[in-house]
Amino acid sequence: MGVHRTARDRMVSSAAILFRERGVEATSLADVIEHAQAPRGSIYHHFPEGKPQLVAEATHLAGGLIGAVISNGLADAGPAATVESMVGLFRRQLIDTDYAAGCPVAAGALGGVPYPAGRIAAGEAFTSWEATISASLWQRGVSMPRAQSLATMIIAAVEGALVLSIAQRSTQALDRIAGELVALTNATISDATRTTR
Amino acid sequence: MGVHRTARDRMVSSAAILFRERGVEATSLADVIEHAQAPRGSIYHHFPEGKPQLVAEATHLAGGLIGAVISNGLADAGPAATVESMVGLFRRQLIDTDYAAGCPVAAGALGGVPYPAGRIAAGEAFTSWEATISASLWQRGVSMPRAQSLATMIIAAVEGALVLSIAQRSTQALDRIAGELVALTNATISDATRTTR
Amino acid sequence: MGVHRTARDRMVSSAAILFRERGVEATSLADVIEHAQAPRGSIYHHFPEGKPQLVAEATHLAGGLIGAVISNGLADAGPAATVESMVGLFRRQLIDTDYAAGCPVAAGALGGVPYPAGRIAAGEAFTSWEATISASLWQRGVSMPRAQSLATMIIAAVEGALVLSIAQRSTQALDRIAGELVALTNATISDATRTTR
Amino acid sequence: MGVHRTARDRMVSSAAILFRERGVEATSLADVIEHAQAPRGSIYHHFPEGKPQLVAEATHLAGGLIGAVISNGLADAGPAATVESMVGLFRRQLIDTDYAAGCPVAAGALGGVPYPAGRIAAGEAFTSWEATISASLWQRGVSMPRAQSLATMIIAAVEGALVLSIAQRSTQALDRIAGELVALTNATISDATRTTR
DNA sequence: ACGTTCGGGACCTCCCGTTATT
DNA sequence: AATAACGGGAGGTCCCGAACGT
Repeated sequence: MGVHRTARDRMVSSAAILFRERGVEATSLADVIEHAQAPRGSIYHHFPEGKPQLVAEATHLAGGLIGAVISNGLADAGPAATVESMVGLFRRQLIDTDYAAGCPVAAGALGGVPYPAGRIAAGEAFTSWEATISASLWQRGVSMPRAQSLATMIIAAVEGALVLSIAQRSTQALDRIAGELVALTNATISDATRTTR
Repeated sequence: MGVHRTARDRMVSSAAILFRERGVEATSLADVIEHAQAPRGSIYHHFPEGKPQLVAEATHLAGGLIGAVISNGLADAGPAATVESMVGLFRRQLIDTDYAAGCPVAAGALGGVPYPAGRIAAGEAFTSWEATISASLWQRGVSMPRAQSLATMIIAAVEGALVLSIAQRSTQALDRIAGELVALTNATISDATRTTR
Repeated sequence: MGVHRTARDRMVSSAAILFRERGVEATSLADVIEHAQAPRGSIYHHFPEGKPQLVAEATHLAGGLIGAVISNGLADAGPAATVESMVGLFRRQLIDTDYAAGCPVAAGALGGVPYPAGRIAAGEAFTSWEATISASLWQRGVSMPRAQSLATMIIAAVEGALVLSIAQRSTQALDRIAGELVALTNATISDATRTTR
Repeated sequence: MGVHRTARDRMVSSAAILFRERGVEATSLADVIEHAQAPRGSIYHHFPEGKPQLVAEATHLAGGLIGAVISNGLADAGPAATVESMVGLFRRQLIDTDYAAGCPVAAGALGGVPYPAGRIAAGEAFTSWEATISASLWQRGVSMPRAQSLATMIIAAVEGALVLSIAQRSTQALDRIAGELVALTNATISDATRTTR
């Protein structure tokens, strides 16, 4: 971690950054090399399966990083605050990149036929996030089916709002769904608490 | 309309179909030509600005078609049924294409730097859908701010669920958010009605 | 002539203008059409042999126009003044086009294999200019061999200086050879006059 | 040097050869590749800026080679003989290529808007030749202004005569300006010598 | 005489993966 | 572990000429 990361690690990180801004297809290995300040000659030493492997690893890395944000948010401040944490993360990225950066995991999911491993890694990340969030909701008294449904809703709404925000060059969509999700989450939890009692 | 459409129209339709399955970058003009059974030499004649123009027009077309589904659904059966109508549309597309086809408008939004007109067309489509849905909710007694917020939520959740469904090769996400959205929409309307009364 | 020229004539003129600035290969028929404000559909009505015919006619036209400048100059003011007249013509074109416009006849000559008629038209123009100038020199007492040699020298130096001026983005070369040619021409004539007497 | 030159060097040489025969625009990179027997995939590796870079380097190379002929001629046999040396060089090229090959540096100068680096390289070559020739003339007693003017005259006349020779499919123009230039050069030198004494 | 569309091809750019070579 | 070069391919652009209709 930090400054002294290996060239391989820098390439995976750079790939994730570029994928979320341009998409997988529009990002060339040369772009990644340049962004990572990595040597050209050892791409296929580090990634024997080439670009598909890089896509998979970058998607997996991004899935883990965002998953950590979710886990930490849930542990520290509960589901509603976690929604605001996720939205805040993507909100900042949007503004910092002039509405170019979406979700790197979604980018991995949309790479299409040449990159099945990227799609799988994205699916695993989404499933993992869902499981984490639904577990937290369940711990707060929400029934498992409702918890799973709401967890999916949260992730889907955030991912979709990112697309809308990019298209509209505005964080309005992200802000609106944040409000909706927070209200919905709080209502579901308090409703569950009331019912259980 | 129908079989005797012009080559130009067929190209725009084919582009939208291919974009939603592969994304803009992964779809070549040759792919579009072949799918549309259109002549090679007329691309530049019909689309002087090249692929960017085709992306913009395909996105605009798709935005209008889906917008029509929304409008018709709202006029015929109300907001909750419209959500199910949208979800059913994308659900069928997912299954018919073995979980390849996402939303063509989202594809236009994610084309990136080379296709700003596609992004703009996508933004306009999303904004138009939002306006249509929020107007319908408002007519049913929902306050304008709440209506707008819920409309954005509906669109974002559907768009995001499409990404999740593709990644997970399952309609589960789409089905879950459908249930959530229908419940949320009905609750919001009935709540508004009760309040107004 | 003037404003009400036919579309065909405008195309030939536009071709000559564009050829001298960009060369034959770099000028497309679409460029000519646009510059001439001519209709697209009748190119092959007016020029059945296509671009080669247009190149030949444009070169022939330009050869005649410049030939007229030479003839008039010789008739009105003699060989040395004609040199200055030619140089002045090209000098102004260079400055007006920011050192882009060379000699349209040279452009026709350098069109290469696909445009043999252009090369022939250029050769005829150069031969015609040589004949005109050498005749004028001979009338002033210069022997025919010397007159022909000097005439060729004048044309070659002007054509070559145009290339140098374009490359160096400066009229210096053109100005220098003007001085040299005027001195050489005057010396040759006065020498011939002295000798003859 | 010789047979074992690198593929990159062969490409630059081939480009110069083809440019002087067909012009820059009419020479495709495929033509250069084929003529140089060079690998297709390395173009972008060797010339990151693409064809413009190749044009610039080919023009620079040709400018240096011809400049060496001039330098050697001046050192070995004086200005008048150098003129005959230059003319002999181009004369042979004309005949060997059936009046197709002009000056590669002129070709670089006439590449037009897409190849500004070629134009610049051509300008530098011409300027260098002028400086070399004028220095030699000055060493033989010719005043600097006259030396510069005559040097420009020599280069311009040779370049222009090449255009005429190609157009007329005859070395006549080249032969005539050779005679004129030799006489003019010798007269200028002997005149300067007489004056100085 | 002219607008529109077709039909095929060529060009430059650029990319991915491999292969000596060190 | 990294460099430089290779090797083939594809993509978007753009052009010329022809074929329709009017």
